[in-house]
Amino acid sequence: MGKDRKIDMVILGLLSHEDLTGYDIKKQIDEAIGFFWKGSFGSIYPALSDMEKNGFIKKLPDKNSSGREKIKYRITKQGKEVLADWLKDEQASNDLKYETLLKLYFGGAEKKEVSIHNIELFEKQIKSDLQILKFYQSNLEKVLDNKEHVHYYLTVTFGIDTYEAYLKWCSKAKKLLNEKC
Amino acid sequence: MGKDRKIDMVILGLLSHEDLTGYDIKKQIDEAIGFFWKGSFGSIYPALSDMEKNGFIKKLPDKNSSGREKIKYRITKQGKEVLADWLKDEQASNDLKYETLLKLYFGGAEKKEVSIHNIELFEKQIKSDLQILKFYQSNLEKVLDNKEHVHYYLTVTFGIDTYEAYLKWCSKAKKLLNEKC
DNA sequence: TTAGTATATATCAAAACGATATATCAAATT
DNA sequence: AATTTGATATATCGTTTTGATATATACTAA
Repeated sequence: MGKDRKIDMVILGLLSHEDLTGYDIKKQIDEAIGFFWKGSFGSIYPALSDMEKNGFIKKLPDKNSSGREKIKYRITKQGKEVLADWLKDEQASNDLKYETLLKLYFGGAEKKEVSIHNIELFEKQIKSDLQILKFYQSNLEKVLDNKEHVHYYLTVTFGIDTYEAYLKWCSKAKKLLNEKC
Repeated sequence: MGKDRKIDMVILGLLSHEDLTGYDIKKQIDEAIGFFWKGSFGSIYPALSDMEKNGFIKKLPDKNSSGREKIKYRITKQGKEVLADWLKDEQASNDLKYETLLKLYFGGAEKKEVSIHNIELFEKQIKSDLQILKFYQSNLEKVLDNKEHVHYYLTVTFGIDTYEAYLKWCSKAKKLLNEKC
């Protein structure tokens, strides 16, 4: 029955613990799960509209009586079932698209400085993102008695562990390029 | 000028050291760069057709006189310029979509066994992929005098380093779920 | 021989991206 | 007081990409 659109699961997941507008959803995707997931307005708004028709979520009457339009959504019982089914489904696709690695893979014909520079740009970005992740981690460490927080904490440590591995690799990679090329 | 389609760069990169058919390109994407990039036939064939019209690649006359259709492509001088421009362009987007982490992030409402099982499925896949990467690494280690092989080697070590970090995280994550949930 | 797998091209609906348009609101600047 | 900037908020559109399917030949192993 379910069309298995990934953005639907992201939205249902976020709505499962808080009522949110489309804009809120975009912010949470960028901030809370941005280091392992991406989502754009162009997929969020159509998904909200479709899921509302399917009864997985419902619109909440706007209390901001002002002319300003603002639509908060709440997950329904049916929506919670869809989310639970997806969580229990063994299927999971983990897709990465690393343009930095693509450029490195194809960079053998260029001067080594080009590849080294591309690695340094990557390194800079990762260092900056790592700071944010460590900040999240320090906040979550204090509230590990809460089950949901344990789950958030685990995704953050995934980010930190992999980003630290990236940084070590960046040093090794630059060194090897300088030695061998 | 250039529409900056990522699949175009992948194809040009692969064609820059070998003439290939669309099918060959798909195989190389899956095998050589599959651990950090994905690409489907549905994007490859249209891209080949467009780039041939734009003069970035050209069709090679089929020598397999049989009725069987088979089109090999070769990169042109113009295509090499497009590839070089992209390599020197600082812009690079590194996008990941980890459904496993998504399920973990939203898994706080389910029983811990669901999350642990999802981690174990991920762990199994990573262990299997890691074997393949280590095989690639051992082959590339012997030919590091070649500049292009150094570049291939670096992407493979990236995969190995990050996959090993993933595995360490899997153990930690399962342990924490058992302790705290 | 025949079933299954690999090779090979191509297309299509659906999903997602990325950019843009529109508009309100709050805060900072002039 | 007026203006500009940046954040909030919804929505749409062309393009890209996915994932599935269709079609057909070649090779290989039971």
